[in-house]
Amino acid sequence: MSVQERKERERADRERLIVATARELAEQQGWDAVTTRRLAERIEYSQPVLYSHFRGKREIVGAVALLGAAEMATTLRTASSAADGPRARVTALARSYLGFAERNPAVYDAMFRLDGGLVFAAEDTPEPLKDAFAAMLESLGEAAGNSVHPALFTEVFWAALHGLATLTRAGRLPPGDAEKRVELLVSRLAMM
Amino acid sequence: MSVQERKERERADRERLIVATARELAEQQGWDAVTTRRLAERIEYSQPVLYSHFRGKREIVGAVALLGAAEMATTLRTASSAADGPRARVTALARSYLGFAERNPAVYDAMFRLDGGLVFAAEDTPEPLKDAFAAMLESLGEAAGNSVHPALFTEVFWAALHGLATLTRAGRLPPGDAEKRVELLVSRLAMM
DNA sequence: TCCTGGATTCTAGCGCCGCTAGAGAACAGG
DNA sequence: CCTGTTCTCTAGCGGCGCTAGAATCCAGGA
Repeated sequence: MSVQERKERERADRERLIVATARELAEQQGWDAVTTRRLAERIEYSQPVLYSHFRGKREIVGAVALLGAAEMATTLRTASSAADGPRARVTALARSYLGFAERNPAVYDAMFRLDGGLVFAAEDTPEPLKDAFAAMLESLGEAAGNSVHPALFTEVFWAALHGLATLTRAGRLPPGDAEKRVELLVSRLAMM
Repeated sequence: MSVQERKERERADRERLIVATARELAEQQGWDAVTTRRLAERIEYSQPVLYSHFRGKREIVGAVALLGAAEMATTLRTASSAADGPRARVTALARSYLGFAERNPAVYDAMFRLDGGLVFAAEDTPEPLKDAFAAMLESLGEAAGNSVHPALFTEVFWAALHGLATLTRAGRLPPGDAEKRVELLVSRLAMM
């Protein structure tokens, strides 16, 4: 049944197109501008086609989040693998995390600020999300110190980075001292 | 002109009613449920009345945020003033901050997650926001350590608390170890 | 080559949203 | 009791997420 295979392939292509277009539109004009009508127009299909791929807008956000998580994981691993020593790895991870958030604000929002209907911190958490956390843990675990569980340390470090990323971008923190804040965070939290 | 005074008083009362009702509705059913129609119905006026007090929904969110900031400032000051010594004050501040965020999620969102059209970290930042930051600085400044500016330290500590608050509530962090995370954060960040 | 039946896609529309123009009611001051 | 202003409401605009049912397409068989 080569016909059916082709149809499935085309369907998968179109699904990727939807997700990529949603991401693109969100990065260009923010998630508020990602409406089902505009999205449908951009992919040159009618609105109901979206609903044959996803249950609703929320699931599209979730799909962008999964894509972003995979991308973030490789970004973090690339950055920390280029650093020498535990301390440098922690700094590299922090910088590349914040850099990713700054360069891809819409994807970051899809992952951590919006509701994409994804399950976090549980057994049935999707693989890309688990892997992004694992990527952080790989670099941070060795800086947890003796009496602290690496996962707990990673959670706290991650939360601090997340706070810096969101507050900075929302204009809640003065934009100038970003690098100083990273240095302070790393020097105090990391034990080595 | 007693008549005019009465009218101004009644207008101010109604404005407070709008803000309180918006807050109440948001805490009960989330900000998505706070629509201008529902809000108008609850205060027993028609929709356009809202627009004679506020430019739009965003400004109503901003008003709730200001109210919440003042409340948070007194909450934080009360908690830290009951603690003995710098270290205990930092712990008390962290716990009361997270407690406030947990007890008043909608107000917290209005302050730090939603766009209420408020200016942060600038000269024309509204007084309640400045004061809430000042309340944090009062307890945290003495734990900054020698070579770190108290304001910078407060920013980083605040960002970490904000990350913990938002990630926990969004289900991004396992709910069980919240207290352990606070302890780790305080013990590593605070210098004394 | 032409049917045909199922899969696919579209048009049209539902109830809701934030917001506003203009009609109408209310009321203070003469 | 008028009257002019000030306030409030009704009604409606365009856009939202989402969906029922009509229209179209097309693979597979006659």
